[in-house]
Amino acid sequence: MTDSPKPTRKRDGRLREDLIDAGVALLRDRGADGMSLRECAAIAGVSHASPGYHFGNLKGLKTAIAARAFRLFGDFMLEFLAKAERAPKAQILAISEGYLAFAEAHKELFLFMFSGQDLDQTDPDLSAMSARAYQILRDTCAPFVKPDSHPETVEILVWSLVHGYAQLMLTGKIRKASPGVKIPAYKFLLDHLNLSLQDDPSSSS
Amino acid sequence: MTDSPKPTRKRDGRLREDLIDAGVALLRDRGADGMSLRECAAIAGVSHASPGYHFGNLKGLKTAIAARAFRLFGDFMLEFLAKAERAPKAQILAISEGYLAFAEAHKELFLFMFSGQDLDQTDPDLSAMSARAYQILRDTCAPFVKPDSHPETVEILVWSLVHGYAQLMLTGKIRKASPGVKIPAYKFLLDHLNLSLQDDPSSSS
DNA sequence: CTCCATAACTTGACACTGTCAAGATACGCA
DNA sequence: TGCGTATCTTGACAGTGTCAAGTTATGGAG
Repeated sequence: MTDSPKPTRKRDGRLREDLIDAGVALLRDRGADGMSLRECAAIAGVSHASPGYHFGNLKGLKTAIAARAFRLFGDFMLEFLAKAERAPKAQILAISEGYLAFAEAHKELFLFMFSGQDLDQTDPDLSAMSARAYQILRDTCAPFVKPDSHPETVEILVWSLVHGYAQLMLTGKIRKASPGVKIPAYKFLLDHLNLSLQDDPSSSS
Repeated sequence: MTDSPKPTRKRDGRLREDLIDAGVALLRDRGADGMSLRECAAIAGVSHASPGYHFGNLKGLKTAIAARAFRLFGDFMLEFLAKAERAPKAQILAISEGYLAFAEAHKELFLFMFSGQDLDQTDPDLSAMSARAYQILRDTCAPFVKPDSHPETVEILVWSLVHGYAQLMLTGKIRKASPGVKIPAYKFLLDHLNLSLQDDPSSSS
């Protein structure tokens, strides 16, 4: 009998995930400031101090939410990578599309991740998922890194463009001046980058 | 008819600015979540409900802080523009340097502005300062807009790169993989953009 | 000069929050 | 069976945003 009229201990390890679900739901429809430990507890149907037991404090809950967000974020990029052609430029486009698809499908999570929230950066879950996402970018950019330069060069170039594009799209800072104009596709912008393969002689800079 | 029928008190209109100062100070050394109306009141030496009178609510105070941040932000870009040469590419580099200088000198304000905070977008101060900053970008990008394309193309390209670069620099997401490596100068990245003047024949897409 | 309307600020209250301490409960295991 | 421990609850406290009502001083009308 898992359920009993006196609900104690019934959830085992499931409650932690339920609380994160509740936090994500609150984040979605009330914003990061509308998220509270007590309301997460209420949604999950437990007492007000239960989240504190599992996550330590509010920072812990936010960190857990961010960790889940980074996992999903990486999943999006890997999914688009798998469906794309193996050509290096196609792969760059693929992670970018995964990046933008995630930002559009999970706007609140995306903004939350990169909004300088007060998170516990020492949390193993968060740092693992964050490093995993960055590694996807690094691997995809590798073919474009020239032997005499640092990998960061290409990585910053690609990541900055797609991240800035996503951020400005979501916060609407771009459309303001002329609301009717369509945002040009990201691919169009990507074509303006001087990316060249490591052994491609067309690079002249 | 001295000024207007409004200012009438011992602190005159000065308290409002003092409260914004207090909010900025709290933002600087405790983060956006550590900012509270009551503590701003305490710093300014007034009662706990006084900020509510001037700003309506916490959202109002945050909006006022963001408006001041956008004004300072625009000032930085204009200052760098004035010191630079008039050549279009030099001007692009100038606003980028102003952008990055602001982000570095006022890290908390920069992150606060672009962190999807719950602000009152209908506030005339905020929207005016925000539009002013965007107009600086638009004007500087204008020489690179081809007659058959939308201005947004170039604007997104430049803004995304510099914004993404600044954001990733400040949140430290870039250095993680190799802490010892120096971040390449932004100018180096800018050189990888295929920017060409409207009448420049070297544009081949 | 008096008087007073009103802007600027204070006082007080309420519901809500995070966080901690201490208690209760049930499961795993001996 | 009985106990230890992880899990969850209860209760309390300080701090918060926000509203209503009270207070004060200032500029202007008479």
